[in-house]
Amino acid sequence: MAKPRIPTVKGTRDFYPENMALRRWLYEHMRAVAEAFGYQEYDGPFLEPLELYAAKSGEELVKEQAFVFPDRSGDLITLRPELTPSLARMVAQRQKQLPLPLRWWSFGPFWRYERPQRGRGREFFQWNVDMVGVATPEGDAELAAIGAAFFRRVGLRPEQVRILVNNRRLMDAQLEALGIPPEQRKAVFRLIDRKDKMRADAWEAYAAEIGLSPAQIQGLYALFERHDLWETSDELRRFFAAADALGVRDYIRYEPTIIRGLDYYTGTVFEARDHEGRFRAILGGGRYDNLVAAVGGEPVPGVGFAMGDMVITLVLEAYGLKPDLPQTPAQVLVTVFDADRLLDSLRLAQRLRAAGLRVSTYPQPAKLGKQFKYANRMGIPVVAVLGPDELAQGQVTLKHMGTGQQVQVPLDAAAAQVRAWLAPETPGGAA
RNA sequence: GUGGCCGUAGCUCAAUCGGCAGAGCACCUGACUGUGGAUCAGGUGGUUGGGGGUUCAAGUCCCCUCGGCCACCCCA
Repeated sequence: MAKPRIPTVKGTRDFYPENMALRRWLYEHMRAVAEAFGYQEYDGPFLEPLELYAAKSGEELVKEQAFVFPDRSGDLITLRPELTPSLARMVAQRQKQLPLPLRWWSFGPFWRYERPQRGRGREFFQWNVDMVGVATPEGDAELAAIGAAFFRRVGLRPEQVRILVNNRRLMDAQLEALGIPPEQRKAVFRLIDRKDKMRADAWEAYAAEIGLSPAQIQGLYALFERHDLWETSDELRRFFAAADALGVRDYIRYEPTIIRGLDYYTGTVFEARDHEGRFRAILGGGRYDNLVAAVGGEPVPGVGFAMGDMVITLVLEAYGLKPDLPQTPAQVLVTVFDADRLLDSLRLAQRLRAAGLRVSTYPQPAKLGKQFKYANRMGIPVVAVLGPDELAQGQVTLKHMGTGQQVQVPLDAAAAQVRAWLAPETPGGAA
């Protein structure tokens, strides 16, 4: 039985119907939230020239984390590892004609050549939401509010997930005050980013290694305790006031150690974490004010975030919020009594479909028990039986699998009966 | 790319010192010739991830490889 199988490519996933249902569920919530804020759906190519990323992204990304291959002419093609460069190009190409600010969102596959682990694969789906053409803290807050609105919509409460916020300009000023020169800041940002990922002694050794004095290290520690630091930043005060007005203040917290790894963030940065810190970042984003310029356009400010499908799924699972989705769209299974009555069953199924129901038939004659069992396994709520007795009277027997209730009705009353049974749970069943 | 842990039936796992590969669940059949879930009985199912080595004998020990998980790295 166990034939030699061709395995999936490392780090990729098969989407069986139940997985596909969840992916679609995520997509529908993302769409609903993005559209509630007036964002338009868009997408870029999955294949891009290597140069698109070489132009702006870090060396590491392109050289070690992207799937790159030559096409038949020898040009180097990349499976997109992120969407932002494509967005930047799309904006730059139509910079003069696009109405700013533009608000765009997307959900699609991305690839990174990484070592797969829990919550991280080589092929994953990512929700991207960006606002381009606005450089205000209120714009930043809108993006954070979209993330928060998604959490609220799927049932994640502020005690469970938080969006942690900081601001790079604020941190820059603080580092300045500690006497850390500009050329050292990038390394120090990196150091701060690793604060919670390293043991204290290793972290301090690393800090000393990049040239920080003991006094400066103590200064950083003091900084990390300053959860009120945002009050000294005009940008963040406006950010939090806007978050308050948008009704998501409870999801958002100032966190001085949030800095984000990416070099191109220029102002506010944020990421969402589960409260217990069991999982990696659920979403991450921030303000990038020079992005479009890097692919040849005039500088346009932007702010956005991305959320991968894998971590959010783990988080939903952990909090018991992963939905139980119907296994099958079918509302009715029409059984096949025997070979002579097969066509009668097909006719009934078609009649029910014409009445707007979603109907599948058992594909061949079989013992009724087996067919009922199939309906049970597939989660089909209503079973129709069309045997000699029913056919002789122009009727059909309907059974509701949930309650066990069973009635015999005229053929032309069947659809109404099914609808009456299903009405409370699927009001939109009709076409 | 570096280091560590782990791969046994469809799933979850067991198998003593290296000594006949097992259980539960699932699946199929029957008890039940027009009705699912429950119960009972029986049955199918394995190159122990793959390859090589040591040995009279390997799920077990050694090497390689593939995959999963964890920590680095990174997280666009």
